Amino acid sequence: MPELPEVETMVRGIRQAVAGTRLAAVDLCPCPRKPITLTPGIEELRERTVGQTITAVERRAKRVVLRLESEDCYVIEPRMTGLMLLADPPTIDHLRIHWQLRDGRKRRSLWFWDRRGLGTVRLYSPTEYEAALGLQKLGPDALDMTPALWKDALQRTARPIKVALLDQKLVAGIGNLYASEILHAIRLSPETPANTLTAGQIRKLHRSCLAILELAIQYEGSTLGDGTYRNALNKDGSYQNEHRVYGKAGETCPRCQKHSIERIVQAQRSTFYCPRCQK
DNA sequence: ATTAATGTTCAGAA
DNA sequence: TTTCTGAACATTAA
Repeated sequence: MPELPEVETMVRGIRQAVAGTRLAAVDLCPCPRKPITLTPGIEELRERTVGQTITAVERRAKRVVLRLESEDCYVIEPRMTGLMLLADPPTIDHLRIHWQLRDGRKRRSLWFWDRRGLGTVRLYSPTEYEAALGLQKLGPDALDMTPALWKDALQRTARPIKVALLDQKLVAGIGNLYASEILHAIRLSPETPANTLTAGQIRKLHRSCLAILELAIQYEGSTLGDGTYRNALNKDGSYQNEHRVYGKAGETCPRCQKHSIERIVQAQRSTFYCPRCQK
């Protein structure tokens, strides 16, 4: 479940090896399953990108962007189980795309691996990219938020704060796991209508969101029990060891040591919280 | 052996 | 306009 910290870890993990190299080939992996979403098709993808130098590796919300000298860019969206890898896939079967890179005489491989196959790989021209971004209407990146931006975003909906945090049009990058962790950290009920937060609560949200996401990046993301998420070298992240509530239904709240963590469903997604601490 | 649950995004409906 | 629902998919736990 790559969220902002996991995607940022992917980008940092491949940047050094990938930026400045030339794309020597791009291939679909021999995969028995229905192929992932790839636009345009592999032929056009080759024509437009093989021979190009990759000028930059960036994160946009929960997507990885590879910029090319032609100003076309690959936008890779891992969704549920996608990974960008430099080596050693968790399984051979779920490799999807192979980019062969050339750096002088050195050769490297970059892979997109995706167990469930919900991820997408797209190539955009600058105009197509702008159009796609306009369509998505992404909110500001979670790491770029300020108390004023939070106020603007949260004023726009009466939905529960937990649901609002997942709305990428309000703020981009937060997913199901970090939303629960952030709300527990500021002792705020996930059911609180977003547009009723006080200035003090907004300031806490702002500070905690930054602190948690930045710490999770330092820990290279969260690798859950299913072991799906890995960094670019196929190593586990370690922020899962710092989780206070996510996936911990029935366990004692680490803050109050009294009430147990509860799991509720909001907008068809699990929310974990402590009813005693979070009001 | 079915069935539910997992989390992200988008299309389409309410 | 805003909010909600289902589908895309693979794998595992119940």
